[in-house]
Amino acid sequence: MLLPREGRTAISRFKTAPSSSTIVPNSKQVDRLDAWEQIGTRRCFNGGEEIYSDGDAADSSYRVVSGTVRICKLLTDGRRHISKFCFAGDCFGWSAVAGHAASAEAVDHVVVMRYPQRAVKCLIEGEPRLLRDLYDRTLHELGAVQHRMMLLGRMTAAERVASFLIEISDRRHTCNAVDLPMTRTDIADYLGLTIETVCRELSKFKRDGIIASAKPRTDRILLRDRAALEAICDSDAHDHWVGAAAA
Amino acid sequence: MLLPREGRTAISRFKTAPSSSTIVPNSKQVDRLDAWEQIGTRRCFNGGEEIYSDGDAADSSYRVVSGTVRICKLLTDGRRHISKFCFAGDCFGWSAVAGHAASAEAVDHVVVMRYPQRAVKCLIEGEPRLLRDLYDRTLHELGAVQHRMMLLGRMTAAERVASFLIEISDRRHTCNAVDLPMTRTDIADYLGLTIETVCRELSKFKRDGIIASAKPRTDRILLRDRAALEAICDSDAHDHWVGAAAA
DNA sequence: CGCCAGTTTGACCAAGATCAACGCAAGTGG
DNA sequence: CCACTTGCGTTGATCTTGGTCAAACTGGCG
Repeated sequence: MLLPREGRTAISRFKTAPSSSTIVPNSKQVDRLDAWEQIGTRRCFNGGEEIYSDGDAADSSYRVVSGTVRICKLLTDGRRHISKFCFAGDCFGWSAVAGHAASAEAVDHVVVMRYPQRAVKCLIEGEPRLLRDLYDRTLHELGAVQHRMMLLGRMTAAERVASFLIEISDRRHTCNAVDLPMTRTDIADYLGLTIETVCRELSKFKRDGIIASAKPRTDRILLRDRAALEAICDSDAHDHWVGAAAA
Repeated sequence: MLLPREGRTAISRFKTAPSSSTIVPNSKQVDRLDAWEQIGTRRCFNGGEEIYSDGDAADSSYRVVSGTVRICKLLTDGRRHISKFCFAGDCFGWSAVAGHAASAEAVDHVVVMRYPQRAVKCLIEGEPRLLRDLYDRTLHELGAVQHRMMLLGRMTAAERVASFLIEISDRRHTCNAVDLPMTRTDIADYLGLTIETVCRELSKFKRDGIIASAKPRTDRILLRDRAALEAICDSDAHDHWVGAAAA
Protein backbone atom coordinates (compact mmCIF):
# COMPACT_ATOMS: atom_id res chain seq x y z
CA MET A 1 0.00 0.00 0.00
CA LEU A 2 2.79 2.38 -0.77
CA LEU A 3 4.99 3.46 -3.50
CA PRO A 4 5.24 2.64 -6.29
CA ARG A 5 1.56 1.97 -6.32
CA GLU A 6 -1.19 2.97 -8.69
CA GLY A 7 -3.67 5.64 -7.90
CA ARG A 8 -1.23 7.45 -5.71
CA THR A 9 1.17 10.14 -6.70
CA ALA A 10 4.67 10.62 -5.47
CA ILE A 11 5.35 13.09 -2.72
CA SER A 12 8.42 14.29 -4.45
CA ARG A 13 10.94 16.89 -3.53
CA PHE A 14 11.12 17.52 -7.26
CA LYS A 15 7.49 18.54 -7.00
CA THR A 16 6.63 16.72 -10.17
CA ALA A 17 3.49 15.29 -8.71
CA PRO A 18 0.19 16.96 -9.53
CA SER A 19 -0.81 19.00 -6.51
CA SER A 20 -4.11 17.15 -6.55
CA SER A 21 -2.44 14.41 -4.53
CA THR A 22 -4.72 13.97 -1.57
CA ILE A 23 -3.33 11.07 0.40
CA VAL A 24 -0.84 12.04 3.03
CA PRO A 25 1.45 9.14 3.81
CA ASN A 26 2.51 8.47 7.35
CA SER A 27 6.17 8.73 8.30
CA LYS A 28 6.76 5.06 7.70
CA GLN A 29 5.49 5.40 4.19
CA VAL A 30 7.50 8.53 3.60
CA ASP A 31 10.60 6.51 4.38
CA ARG A 32 9.72 4.09 1.67
CA LEU A 33 8.77 6.77 -0.79
CA ASP A 34 12.08 8.34 -0.07
CA ALA A 35 13.87 5.09 -0.75
CA TRP A 36 12.28 4.94 -4.19
CA GLU A 37 13.12 8.57 -4.81
CA GLN A 38 16.77 7.83 -4.17
CA ILE A 39 17.15 5.18 -6.83
CA GLY A 40 14.84 6.71 -9.44
CA THR A 41 15.68 9.23 -12.12
CA ARG A 42 13.27 11.52 -13.91
CA ARG A 43 12.78 11.12 -17.64
CA CYS A 44 10.60 13.05 -20.07
CA PHE A 45 9.15 11.91 -23.38
CA ASN A 46 7.09 13.63 -26.05
CA GLY A 47 3.93 12.11 -27.48
CA GLY A 48 4.78 9.26 -29.82
CA GLU A 49 8.24 8.65 -28.38
CA GLU A 50 9.17 5.16 -27.36
CA ILE A 51 10.20 4.58 -23.74
CA TYR A 52 11.34 1.05 -24.36
CA SER A 53 10.85 -1.44 -27.12
CA ASP A 54 9.52 -4.99 -27.28
CA GLY A 55 12.49 -7.24 -26.69
CA ASP A 56 14.68 -4.61 -25.03
CA ALA A 57 16.75 -5.73 -22.09
CA ALA A 58 14.69 -5.24 -18.95
CA ASP A 59 17.18 -3.05 -17.17
CA SER A 60 14.63 -0.67 -15.71
CA SER A 61 11.11 -0.35 -14.41
CA TYR A 62 9.01 2.79 -14.47
CA ARG A 63 6.35 4.81 -12.74
CA VAL A 64 4.34 7.55 -14.43
CA VAL A 65 4.60 10.96 -12.82
CA SER A 66 2.41 12.76 -15.34
CA GLY A 67 1.00 12.10 -18.79
CA THR A 68 -0.16 8.85 -20.33
CA VAL A 69 1.79 5.79 -21.46
CA ARG A 70 0.55 2.94 -23.60
CA ILE A 71 1.98 -0.58 -23.40
CA CYS A 72 1.65 -2.25 -26.75
CA LYS A 73 2.54 -5.30 -28.70
CA LEU A 74 2.68 -5.75 -32.46
CA LEU A 75 2.09 -8.81 -34.62
CA THR A 76 4.38 -9.10 -37.63
CA ASP A 77 1.56 -8.17 -40.00
CA GLY A 78 0.89 -4.93 -38.19
CA ARG A 79 -1.99 -5.89 -35.93
CA ARG A 80 -1.51 -4.11 -32.64
CA HIS A 81 -2.79 -4.66 -29.14
CA ILE A 82 -2.54 -2.23 -26.26
CA SER A 83 -2.45 -4.13 -23.00
CA LYS A 84 -2.57 -1.14 -20.71
CA PHE A 85 -2.78 2.60 -20.41
CA CYS A 86 -0.75 4.07 -17.55
CA PHE A 87 -1.66 7.35 -15.91
CA ALA A 88 0.03 9.31 -13.13
CA GLY A 89 0.96 6.91 -10.36
CA ASP A 90 0.77 3.75 -12.46
CA CYS A 91 3.75 1.49 -12.84
CA PHE A 92 4.94 -0.36 -15.91
CA GLY A 93 7.81 -2.50 -17.10
CA TRP A 94 8.07 -4.50 -13.87
CA SER A 95 7.00 -7.89 -15.08
CA ALA A 96 9.82 -8.31 -17.59
CA VAL A 97 11.83 -11.40 -16.81
CA ALA A 98 14.29 -11.73 -19.68
CA GLY A 99 13.53 -8.59 -21.65
CA HIS A 100 10.42 -6.52 -22.06
CA ALA A 101 7.53 -8.44 -23.62
CA ALA A 102 5.95 -5.32 -25.09
CA SER A 103 6.90 -1.76 -25.92
CA ALA A 104 6.02 1.35 -23.94
CA GLU A 105 5.20 4.56 -25.76
CA ALA A 106 4.32 8.05 -24.62
CA VAL A 107 0.77 8.97 -25.64
CA ASP A 108 1.18 12.64 -24.79
CA HIS A 109 3.95 14.50 -23.02
CA VAL A 110 5.06 12.19 -20.27
CA VAL A 111 7.24 12.41 -17.17
CA VAL A 112 8.30 9.12 -15.62
CA MET A 113 10.51 7.89 -12.84
CA ARG A 114 12.91 5.24 -14.02
CA TYR A 115 14.16 2.63 -11.55
CA PRO A 116 17.21 0.58 -12.58
CA GLN A 117 16.64 -3.10 -11.92
CA ARG A 118 19.92 -3.46 -10.08
CA ALA A 119 19.10 -0.65 -7.73
CA VAL A 120 15.63 -2.10 -7.15
CA LYS A 121 17.21 -5.40 -6.29
CA CYS A 122 19.56 -3.77 -3.78
CA LEU A 123 16.75 -1.74 -2.30
CA ILE A 124 14.66 -4.85 -1.77
CA GLU A 125 17.51 -6.73 -0.20
CA GLY A 126 17.98 -3.91 2.27
CA GLU A 127 14.26 -3.61 3.00
CA PRO A 128 12.45 -6.92 2.33
CA ARG A 129 9.15 -5.35 3.18
CA LEU A 130 9.27 -3.53 -0.15
CA LEU A 131 9.11 -6.87 -1.91
CA ARG A 132 5.79 -7.48 -0.25
CA ASP A 133 4.54 -4.22 -1.75
CA LEU A 134 5.69 -5.22 -5.20
CA TYR A 135 4.13 -8.64 -4.81
CA ASP A 136 0.81 -7.20 -3.69
CA ARG A 137 0.76 -4.80 -6.57
CA THR A 138 1.46 -7.56 -9.05
CA LEU A 139 -1.24 -9.80 -7.59
CA HIS A 140 -3.62 -6.91 -7.83
CA GLU A 141 -2.80 -6.37 -11.46
CA LEU A 142 -3.14 -10.04 -12.25
CA GLY A 143 -6.63 -9.96 -10.78
CA ALA A 144 -7.45 -6.91 -12.88
CA VAL A 145 -6.37 -8.73 -16.03
CA GLN A 146 -9.16 -11.29 -15.48
CA HIS A 147 -11.67 -8.65 -16.37
CA ARG A 148 -9.85 -7.59 -19.50
CA MET A 149 -9.66 -11.15 -20.74
CA MET A 150 -13.40 -11.54 -20.26
CA LEU A 151 -13.89 -8.26 -22.09
CA LEU A 152 -11.71 -9.25 -25.04
CA GLY A 153 -13.02 -12.78 -25.25
CA ARG A 154 -16.70 -12.47 -24.59
CA MET A 155 -18.06 -8.94 -24.56
CA THR A 156 -19.76 -7.05 -27.40
CA ALA A 157 -18.51 -3.82 -28.92
CA ALA A 158 -21.03 -1.75 -26.94
CA GLU A 159 -20.06 -3.47 -23.70
CA ARG A 160 -16.38 -2.92 -24.36
CA VAL A 161 -16.73 0.77 -25.07
CA ALA A 162 -19.03 1.35 -22.10
CA SER A 163 -16.64 -0.59 -19.91
CA PHE A 164 -13.76 1.50 -21.18
CA LEU A 165 -15.45 4.79 -20.39
CA ILE A 166 -16.22 3.65 -16.87
CA GLU A 167 -12.73 2.33 -16.34
CA ILE A 168 -11.10 5.56 -17.41
CA SER A 169 -13.57 7.61 -15.44
CA ASP A 170 -12.85 5.58 -12.31
CA ARG A 171 -9.11 5.56 -12.73
CA ARG A 172 -8.91 9.29 -13.30
CA HIS A 173 -11.29 10.02 -10.42
CA THR A 174 -13.53 12.22 -12.50
CA CYS A 175 -17.22 12.17 -11.82
CA ASN A 176 -18.84 12.84 -15.17
CA ALA A 177 -16.19 14.15 -17.55
CA VAL A 178 -13.70 11.71 -19.02
CA ASP A 179 -10.47 12.89 -20.60
CA LEU A 180 -9.18 10.63 -23.33
CA PRO A 181 -5.60 11.61 -24.10
CA MET A 182 -5.26 8.65 -26.46
CA THR A 183 -6.57 8.51 -30.05
CA ARG A 184 -9.56 6.47 -31.19
CA THR A 185 -7.13 4.05 -32.78
CA ASP A 186 -5.46 3.53 -29.42
CA ILE A 187 -8.83 2.86 -27.82
CA ALA A 188 -9.69 0.38 -30.57
CA ASP A 189 -6.41 -1.46 -30.10
CA TYR A 190 -7.03 -1.55 -26.37
CA LEU A 191 -10.53 -2.99 -26.78
CA GLY A 192 -9.82 -5.38 -29.63
CA LEU A 193 -12.04 -3.42 -32.05
CA THR A 194 -11.53 -1.19 -35.08
CA ILE A 195 -11.52 2.59 -34.92
CA GLU A 196 -14.78 2.70 -36.90
CA THR A 197 -16.56 0.46 -34.44
CA VAL A 198 -15.38 2.56 -31.51
CA CYS A 199 -16.65 5.70 -33.23
CA ARG A 200 -19.97 4.14 -34.06
CA GLU A 201 -20.55 2.94 -30.52
CA LEU A 202 -19.67 6.35 -29.15
CA SER A 203 -22.05 7.96 -31.64
CA LYS A 204 -24.77 5.52 -30.61
CA PHE A 205 -24.26 6.42 -26.95
CA LYS A 206 -24.47 10.10 -27.88
CA ARG A 207 -27.66 9.54 -29.85
CA ASP A 208 -29.12 7.75 -26.82
CA GLY A 209 -28.14 10.61 -24.55
CA ILE A 210 -25.90 8.42 -22.43
CA ILE A 211 -22.84 10.50 -23.17
CA ALA A 212 -22.10 13.83 -24.81
CA SER A 213 -18.98 15.18 -26.40
CA ALA A 214 -17.52 18.39 -25.06
CA LYS A 215 -17.58 20.01 -28.50
CA PRO A 216 -15.50 20.82 -30.31
CA ARG A 217 -13.09 18.72 -28.29
CA THR A 218 -12.96 15.12 -29.27
CA ASP A 219 -10.72 14.10 -26.39
CA ARG A 220 -13.25 14.78 -23.67
CA ILE A 221 -16.53 13.02 -23.12
CA LEU A 222 -19.28 13.82 -20.66
CA LEU A 223 -21.02 10.95 -18.93
CA ARG A 224 -24.65 12.02 -18.95
CA ASP A 225 -26.01 8.74 -17.62
CA ARG A 226 -23.43 6.70 -15.81
CA ALA A 227 -26.00 4.19 -14.59
CA ALA A 228 -26.94 3.38 -18.18
CA LEU A 229 -23.30 2.77 -19.03
CA GLU A 230 -22.94 0.53 -16.03
CA ALA A 231 -26.05 -1.36 -17.03
CA ILE A 232 -24.63 -1.97 -20.48
CA CYS A 233 -21.49 -3.61 -19.17
CA ASP A 234 -23.19 -4.83 -16.05
CA SER A 235 -22.86 -8.60 -15.84
CA ASP A 236 -19.49 -8.36 -14.24
CA ALA A 237 -18.59 -6.80 -10.91
CA HIS A 238 -16.73 -3.55 -11.35
CA ASP A 239 -15.03 -3.77 -8.02
CA HIS A 240 -11.49 -4.93 -7.86
CA TRP A 241 -10.25 -4.49 -11.35
CA VAL A 242 -9.55 -0.78 -11.53
CA GLY A 243 -5.93 0.11 -11.56
CA ALA A 244 -2.97 -1.53 -13.21
CA ALA A 245 0.71 -2.12 -12.72
CA ALA A 246 3.76 -3.94 -14.09
CA ALA A 247 4.24 -4.72 -17.76
CA MET B 1 12.65 -21.46 -9.14
CA LEU B 2 11.13 -23.81 -6.65
CA LEU B 3 7.93 -24.89 -5.26
CA PRO B 4 5.16 -24.16 -5.83
CA ARG B 5 6.15 -23.53 -9.39
CA GLU B 6 4.67 -24.64 -12.67
CA GLY B 7 6.14 -27.38 -14.75
CA ARG B 8 7.55 -29.08 -11.71
CA THR B 9 5.95 -31.69 -9.60
CA ALA B 10 6.16 -32.09 -5.88
CA ILE B 11 8.53 -34.62 -4.41
CA SER B 12 5.96 -35.78 -1.95
CA ARG B 13 6.16 -38.34 0.75
CA PHE B 14 2.53 -39.01 -0.07
CA LYS B 15 3.82 -40.10 -3.47
CA THR B 16 1.00 -38.33 -5.22
CA ALA B 17 3.34 -36.90 -7.80
CA PRO B 18 3.52 -38.57 -11.20
CA SER B 19 6.71 -40.59 -11.24
CA SER B 20 7.60 -38.83 -14.46
CA SER B 21 9.10 -36.03 -12.38
CA THR B 22 12.59 -35.67 -13.76
CA ILE B 23 14.12 -32.72 -11.97
CA VAL B 24 15.98 -33.62 -8.85
CA PRO B 25 16.00 -30.69 -6.47
CA ASN B 26 19.13 -29.91 -4.52
CA SER B 27 19.06 -30.05 -0.75
CA LYS B 28 18.27 -26.35 -0.45
CA GLN B 29 15.22 -26.80 -2.62
CA VAL B 30 14.18 -29.89 -0.77
CA ASP B 31 14.00 -27.77 2.35
CA ARG B 32 11.63 -25.42 0.64
CA LEU B 33 9.58 -28.16 -0.89
CA ASP B 34 9.34 -29.67 2.51
CA ALA B 35 8.18 -26.38 3.97
CA TRP B 36 5.30 -26.29 1.50
CA GLU B 37 4.50 -29.92 2.20
CA GLN B 38 4.13 -29.14 5.85
CA ILE B 39 1.44 -26.52 5.44
CA GLY B 40 -0.40 -28.13 2.53
CA THR B 41 -3.19 -30.67 2.64
CA ARG B 42 -4.22 -33.03 -0.13
CA ARG B 43 -7.67 -32.70 -1.65
CA CYS B 44 -9.39 -34.69 -4.37
CA PHE B 45 -12.18 -33.64 -6.71
CA ASN B 46 -14.15 -35.41 -9.39
CA GLY B 47 -14.66 -33.96 -12.84
CA GLY B 48 -17.19 -31.13 -12.72
CA GLU B 49 -16.77 -30.45 -9.02
CA GLU B 50 -16.08 -26.93 -7.89
CA ILE B 51 -12.90 -26.30 -5.93
CA TYR B 52 -13.84 -22.76 -5.06
CA SER B 53 -16.38 -20.31 -6.33
CA ASP B 54 -16.21 -16.79 -7.72
CA GLY B 55 -16.49 -14.47 -4.73
CA ASP B 56 -15.46 -17.03 -2.13
CA ALA B 57 -13.20 -15.81 0.66
CA ALA B 58 -9.64 -16.32 -0.47
CA ASP B 59 -8.59 -18.43 2.46
CA SER B 60 -6.48 -20.85 0.44
CA SER B 61 -4.25 -21.20 -2.57
CA TYR B 62 -3.69 -24.36 -4.56
CA ARG B 63 -1.27 -26.39 -6.59
CA VAL B 64 -2.32 -29.18 -8.94
CA VAL B 65 -0.80 -32.56 -8.18
CA SER B 66 -2.60 -34.42 -10.94
CA GLY B 67 -5.53 -33.86 -13.26
CA THR B 68 -6.72 -30.65 -14.88
CA VAL B 69 -8.38 -27.58 -13.36
CA ARG B 70 -10.13 -24.78 -15.20
CA ILE B 71 -10.35 -21.24 -13.83
CA CYS B 72 -13.51 -19.63 -15.09
CA LYS B 73 -15.66 -16.60 -14.83
CA LEU B 74 -19.33 -16.19 -15.71
CA LEU B 75 -21.28 -13.20 -16.91
CA THR B 76 -24.80 -12.91 -15.54
CA ASP B 77 -26.31 -13.91 -18.88
CA GLY B 78 -24.33 -17.13 -18.96
CA ARG B 79 -21.40 -16.20 -21.14
CA ARG B 80 -18.33 -17.90 -19.75
CA HIS B 81 -14.64 -17.31 -20.03
CA ILE B 82 -11.90 -19.69 -18.96
CA SER B 83 -8.82 -17.75 -18.02
CA LYS B 84 -6.54 -20.68 -17.48
CA PHE B 85 -6.14 -24.44 -17.52
CA CYS B 86 -3.96 -25.83 -14.76
CA PHE B 87 -2.08 -29.11 -15.13
CA ALA B 88 0.13 -30.98 -12.71
CA GLY B 89 2.51 -28.55 -11.07
CA ASP B 90 0.52 -25.42 -11.90
CA CYS B 91 -0.68 -23.12 -9.17
CA PHE B 92 -3.98 -21.30 -8.92
CA GLY B 93 -5.93 -19.15 -6.51
CA TRP B 94 -2.92 -17.08 -5.42
CA SER B 95 -3.85 -13.72 -6.87
CA ALA B 96 -7.02 -13.31 -4.85
CA VAL B 97 -6.86 -10.17 -2.76
CA ALA B 98 -10.28 -9.85 -1.16
CA GLY B 99 -11.94 -13.03 -2.37
CA HIS B 100 -11.45 -15.15 -5.46
CA ALA B 101 -12.19 -13.30 -8.69
CA ALA B 102 -13.14 -16.48 -10.55
CA SER B 103 -14.16 -20.02 -9.80
CA ALA B 104 -11.97 -23.11 -10.04
CA GLU B 105 -13.46 -26.38 -11.27
CA ALA B 106 -12.08 -29.86 -11.76
CA VAL B 107 -12.07 -30.85 -15.43
CA ASP B 108 -11.35 -34.50 -14.74
CA HIS B 109 -10.38 -36.29 -11.54
CA VAL B 110 -8.07 -33.91 -9.76
CA VAL B 111 -5.70 -34.04 -6.81
CA VAL B 112 -4.52 -30.71 -5.44
CA MET B 113 -2.49 -29.42 -2.56
CA ARG B 114 -4.29 -26.76 -0.63
CA TYR B 115 -2.30 -24.07 1.20
CA PRO B 116 -4.15 -22.00 3.80
CA GLN B 117 -3.41 -18.31 3.39
CA ARG B 118 -2.55 -17.89 7.03
CA ALA B 119 -0.03 -20.68 6.94
CA VAL B 120 1.46 -19.26 3.74
CA LYS B 121 1.82 -15.93 5.45
CA CYS B 122 3.60 -17.48 8.41
CA LEU B 123 5.83 -19.53 6.16
CA ILE B 124 6.86 -16.44 4.24
CA GLU B 125 7.57 -14.49 7.37
CA GLY B 126 9.84 -17.27 8.55
CA GLU B 127 11.60 -17.60 5.21
CA PRO B 128 11.41 -14.35 3.23
CA ARG B 129 13.15 -15.97 0.29
CA LEU B 130 9.92 -17.81 -0.46
CA LEU B 131 8.25 -14.51 -1.15
CA ARG B 132 10.76 -13.91 -3.90
CA ASP B 133 9.70 -17.22 -5.45
CA LEU B 134 6.06 -16.26 -5.33
CA TYR B 135 6.82 -12.85 -6.78
CA ASP B 136 8.83 -14.33 -9.64
CA ARG B 137 6.09 -16.78 -10.43
CA THR B 138 3.49 -14.03 -10.49
CA LEU B 139 5.62 -11.81 -12.72
CA HIS B 140 6.07 -14.73 -15.04
CA GLU B 141 2.37 -15.33 -15.23
CA LEU B 142 1.65 -11.66 -15.84
CA GLY B 143 4.02 -11.77 -18.78
CA ALA B 144 2.27 -14.87 -20.11
CA VAL B 145 -1.07 -13.09 -19.97
CA GLN B 146 0.16 -10.55 -22.52
CA HIS B 147 0.04 -13.23 -25.15
CA ARG B 148 -3.46 -14.33 -24.22
CA MET B 149 -4.75 -10.78 -24.45
CA MET B 150 -3.26 -10.43 -27.92
CA LEU B 151 -4.84 -13.75 -28.84
CA LEU B 152 -8.29 -12.77 -27.57
CA GLY B 153 -8.18 -9.26 -28.94
CA ARG B 154 -6.54 -9.60 -32.30
CA MET B 155 -6.09 -13.15 -33.53
CA THR B 156 -8.34 -15.08 -35.93
CA ALA B 157 -10.09 -18.34 -35.08
CA ALA B 158 -7.49 -20.42 -36.91
CA GLU B 159 -4.66 -18.63 -35.13
CA ARG B 160 -6.31 -19.15 -31.76
CA VAL B 161 -6.85 -22.85 -32.23
CA ALA B 162 -3.35 -23.41 -33.63
CA SER B 163 -1.92 -21.42 -30.77
CA PHE B 164 -3.89 -23.49 -28.30
CA LEU B 165 -2.63 -26.79 -29.66
CA ILE B 166 0.96 -25.59 -29.48
CA GLU B 167 0.49 -24.21 -25.99
CA ILE B 168 -0.94 -27.45 -24.64
CA SER B 169 1.65 -29.50 -26.46
CA ASP B 170 4.43 -27.40 -24.95
CA ARG B 171 3.01 -27.33 -21.47
CA ARG B 172 2.46 -31.07 -21.37
CA HIS B 173 5.89 -31.76 -22.82
CA THR B 174 4.54 -34.02 -25.53
CA CYS B 175 6.18 -34.01 -28.91
CA ASN B 176 3.40 -34.76 -31.38
CA ALA B 177 0.43 -36.10 -29.45
CA VAL B 178 -1.72 -33.65 -27.49
CA ASP B 179 -4.08 -34.81 -24.79
CA LEU B 180 -7.10 -32.58 -24.33
CA PRO B 181 -8.80 -33.52 -21.07
CA MET B 182 -11.22 -30.61 -21.46
CA THR B 183 -14.30 -30.53 -23.69
CA ARG B 184 -14.59 -28.56 -26.90
CA THR B 185 -16.83 -26.15 -25.05
CA ASP B 186 -14.06 -25.55 -22.55
CA ILE B 187 -11.61 -24.90 -25.36
CA ALA B 188 -14.05 -22.48 -26.98
CA ASP B 189 -14.51 -20.57 -23.73
CA TYR B 190 -10.75 -20.44 -23.30
CA LEU B 191 -10.20 -19.05 -26.80
CA GLY B 192 -13.17 -16.70 -26.95
CA LEU B 193 -14.87 -18.71 -29.69
CA THR B 194 -17.90 -21.01 -29.98
CA ILE B 195 -17.69 -24.76 -29.87
CA GLU B 196 -18.71 -24.97 -33.54
CA THR B 197 -15.90 -22.70 -34.63
CA VAL B 198 -13.37 -24.73 -32.65
CA CYS B 199 -14.64 -27.93 -34.29
CA ARG B 200 -14.55 -26.41 -37.73
CA GLU B 201 -11.01 -25.16 -37.36
CA LEU B 202 -9.89 -28.52 -36.09
CA SER B 203 -11.60 -30.21 -39.04
CA LYS B 204 -9.91 -27.80 -41.40
CA PHE B 205 -6.52 -28.64 -39.91
CA LYS B 206 -7.30 -32.31 -40.30
CA ARG B 207 -8.33 -31.85 -43.92
CA ASP B 208 -5.05 -30.00 -44.52
CA GLY B 209 -3.09 -32.82 -42.93
CA ILE B 210 -1.70 -30.54 -40.23
CA ILE B 211 -3.21 -32.61 -37.44
CA ALA B 212 -4.95 -35.97 -37.13
CA SER B 213 -7.30 -37.30 -34.52
CA ALA B 214 -6.33 -40.45 -32.67
CA LYS B 215 -9.58 -42.19 -33.62
CA PRO B 216 -11.84 -43.03 -32.11
CA ARG B 217 -10.63 -40.82 -29.29
CA THR B 218 -11.71 -37.24 -29.51
CA ASP B 219 -9.56 -36.11 -26.61
CA ARG B 220 -6.24 -36.80 -28.27
CA ILE B 221 -4.86 -35.07 -31.31
CA LEU B 222 -1.72 -35.84 -33.26
CA LEU B 223 0.37 -32.96 -34.53
CA ARG B 224 1.35 -34.08 -38.01
CA ASP B 225 2.96 -30.81 -39.01
CA ARG B 226 3.95 -28.71 -36.06
CA ALA B 227 5.81 -26.22 -38.24
CA ALA B 228 2.60 -25.46 -40.14
CA LEU B 229 0.78 -24.84 -36.88
CA GLU B 230 3.54 -22.53 -35.75
CA ALA B 231 3.42 -20.71 -39.05
CA ILE B 232 -0.31 -20.14 -38.64
CA CYS B 233 0.06 -18.42 -35.29
CA ASP B 234 3.55 -17.17 -36.05
CA SER B 235 3.65 -13.41 -35.79
CA ASP B 236 4.27 -13.60 -32.12
CA ALA B 237 7.24 -15.11 -30.34
CA HIS B 238 6.32 -18.34 -28.60
CA ASP B 239 9.07 -18.03 -26.05
CA HIS B 240 8.27 -16.80 -22.64
CA TRP B 241 4.55 -17.30 -22.35
CA VAL B 242 4.26 -20.99 -21.69
CA GLY B 243 3.22 -21.85 -18.19
CA ALA B 244 0.80 -20.18 -15.85
CA ALA B 245 0.25 -19.52 -12.19
CA ALA B 246 -1.92 -17.72 -9.64
CA ALA B 247 -5.57 -16.93 -10.24
C1' DC C 1 -30.83 -51.74 -27.85
C1' DG C 2 -31.82 -46.89 -26.84
C1' DC C 3 -30.36 -43.05 -24.44
C1' DC C 4 -27.11 -39.48 -23.40
C1' DA C 5 -23.47 -36.27 -23.68
C1' DG C 6 -20.25 -34.58 -26.47
C1' DT C 7 -18.78 -33.74 -31.29
C1' DT C 8 -19.24 -32.68 -36.08
C1' DT C 9 -21.28 -30.63 -40.15
C1' DG C 10 -24.33 -27.69 -42.83
C1' DA C 11 -27.37 -23.61 -43.78
C1' DC C 12 -28.15 -19.22 -42.58
C1' DC C 13 -27.45 -14.82 -40.05
C1' DA C 14 -25.42 -10.74 -37.91
C1' DA C 15 -21.82 -8.22 -35.48
C1' DG C 16 -18.22 -6.10 -36.60
C1' DA C 17 -14.44 -5.44 -40.21
C1' DT C 18 -13.23 -3.33 -44.45
C1' DC C 19 -13.40 0.07 -47.91
C1' DA C 20 -14.41 4.62 -49.13
C1' DA C 21 -15.74 9.24 -48.61
C1' DC C 22 -16.28 13.32 -46.06
C1' DG C 23 -15.69 16.67 -42.05
C1' DC C 24 -12.95 19.43 -39.34
C1' DA C 25 -9.36 21.66 -36.89
C1' DA C 26 -4.53 22.64 -36.73
C1' DG C 27 -0.63 23.53 -39.03
C1' DT C 28 2.29 25.40 -43.14
C1' DG C 29 3.88 27.97 -46.69
C1' DG C 30 2.89 31.33 -50.22
C1' DC D 1 -4.74 36.15 -44.97
C1' DC D 2 -5.89 32.33 -47.53
C1' DA D 3 -5.03 27.92 -50.24
C1' DC D 4 -3.29 23.50 -49.23
C1' DT D 5 -2.00 19.70 -46.52
C1' DT D 6 -2.22 16.52 -42.80
C1' DG D 7 -4.03 13.83 -39.17
C1' DC D 8 -7.81 12.38 -36.81
C1' DG D 9 -12.71 11.52 -36.33
C1' DT D 10 -17.19 10.34 -38.23
C1' DT D 11 -20.46 8.15 -41.28
C1' DG D 12 -22.20 5.10 -44.90
C1' DA D 13 -22.11 0.87 -48.02
C1' DT D 14 -20.63 -3.58 -48.42
C1' DC D 15 -18.31 -7.87 -47.17
C1' DT D 16 -16.49 -11.59 -44.15
C1' DT D 17 -15.69 -14.02 -40.12
C1' DG D 18 -17.47 -16.28 -36.89
C1' DG D 19 -22.00 -16.91 -34.38
C1' DT D 20 -26.60 -19.15 -34.30
C1' DC D 21 -29.73 -22.69 -35.23
C1' DA D 22 -30.57 -27.28 -36.43
C1' DA D 23 -29.64 -31.91 -37.50
C1' DA D 24 -26.78 -35.93 -37.82
C1' DC D 25 -23.09 -38.65 -35.87
C1' DT D 26 -20.27 -41.05 -32.30
C1' DG D 27 -18.95 -43.84 -28.42
C1' DG D 28 -20.13 -45.14 -23.77
C1' DC D 29 -23.24 -47.25 -20.80
C1' DG D 30 -27.35 -48.97 -18.30
